Amino acid sequence: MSKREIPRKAIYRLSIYQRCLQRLRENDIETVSSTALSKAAGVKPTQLRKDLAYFGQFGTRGLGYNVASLSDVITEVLGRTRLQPVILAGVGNLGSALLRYTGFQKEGFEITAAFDVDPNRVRDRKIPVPIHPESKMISFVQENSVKMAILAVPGSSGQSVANDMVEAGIQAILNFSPIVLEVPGEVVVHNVDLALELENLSYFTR
Amino acid sequence: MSKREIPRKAIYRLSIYQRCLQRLRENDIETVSSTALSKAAGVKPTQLRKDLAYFGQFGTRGLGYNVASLSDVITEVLGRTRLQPVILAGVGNLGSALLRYTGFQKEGFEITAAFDVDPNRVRDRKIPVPIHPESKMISFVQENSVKMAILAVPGSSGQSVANDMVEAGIQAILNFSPIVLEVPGEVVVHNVDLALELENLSYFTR
DNA sequence: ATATGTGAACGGCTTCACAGCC
DNA sequence: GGCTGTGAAGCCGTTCACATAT
Repeated sequence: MSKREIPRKAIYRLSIYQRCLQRLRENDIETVSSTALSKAAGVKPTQLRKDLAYFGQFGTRGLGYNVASLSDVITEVLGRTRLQPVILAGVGNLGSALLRYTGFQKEGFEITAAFDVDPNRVRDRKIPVPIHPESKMISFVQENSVKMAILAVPGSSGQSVANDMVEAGIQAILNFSPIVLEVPGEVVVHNVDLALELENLSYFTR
Repeated sequence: MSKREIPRKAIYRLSIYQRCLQRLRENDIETVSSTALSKAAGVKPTQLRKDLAYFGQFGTRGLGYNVASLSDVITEVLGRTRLQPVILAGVGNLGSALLRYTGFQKEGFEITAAFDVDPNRVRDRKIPVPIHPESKMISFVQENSVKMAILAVPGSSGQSVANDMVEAGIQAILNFSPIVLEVPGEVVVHNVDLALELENLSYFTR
């Protein structure tokens, strides 16, 4: 069963399930049914079971799922068993906030280095990560075998920085720049476009 | 043709088209074909035409679309003709960055007020928006008929703040809290879960 | 009795093919 | 010839119904 034939949305939901399972684990709950877990995750029970079925059978009929072992399975599937290093390019407003954001560490990621055209630009709060000049990015990525990157530069330089990332060997980019990135097919890009999300939401207000 | 039968994804893409059109406008380009515009937006030409077809016929066969008038049509459809006021709850790392983020103004939104449990908390840079105590949120929303809100509080207080938003009359929430919000069906929630996005991306690195 | 696993039906979005118009 | 508009076909993900296991 190849990776490519599993729906992206299913993969995304695995992360949601994972988070719910962690909360159950903290509360020392050992077993959970697809109905209960799916409700916590905001999806339908059948969908949860279908999602898990892409990877195997992990439940016990009549009983449900073992919280700990299901969590381990998902961790394994998502490839987060060992911490993935991540770099960030563009230490402006948003980039700074992302560097200080504690949610990443909590989920097992560490932003190991940041890059900016002006590493010495005045920034207010202490940022817990070294900021290097952008020209050092390619060599850093190669020397440390970094596979994931966060792109938080202005739209005007987004494509060129992304090109550098690809050249250096980055395989997945979380893109906050408000542009459509062109990258080779083997590089995965997820776009988080804040202004677009707002604009889109406004459609749903009467 | 009711709003509900138009795919959400199509609405989302309208925002992308809009942004591309603005760039064309700035460059004084008067006409654009579906092929050219769709390429800039990262979609297929047929999809662009289908998306527009939900709302009417705006092109000229053999020629293409008038950039200015198509842009106006999309603006009208998205309901962004007049500036939509937006409030933000939770002025922490991420909330502060969002308040300073210039991308929103550029797309025609203004965050008119921010709310936090501790409005006097030490924050580094000058934030260009008044920060009120969270207890004032409901009355502010009602008095100013605010319809959109950004939720950037920690997960632990996310649901209760969302409840206040709903009670006050907020119709659309852009949710940055890492939780599944429960809201009435008529309230639209879009989730932006940064840690989840990273975790999800890691699946695509070999 | 209760809950999972899954083939089949369903629904919705995307793509195709081509008719219609400039 | 070039490009839009659109019914039809295709595809993919979700939901259903129920067989299966404890």
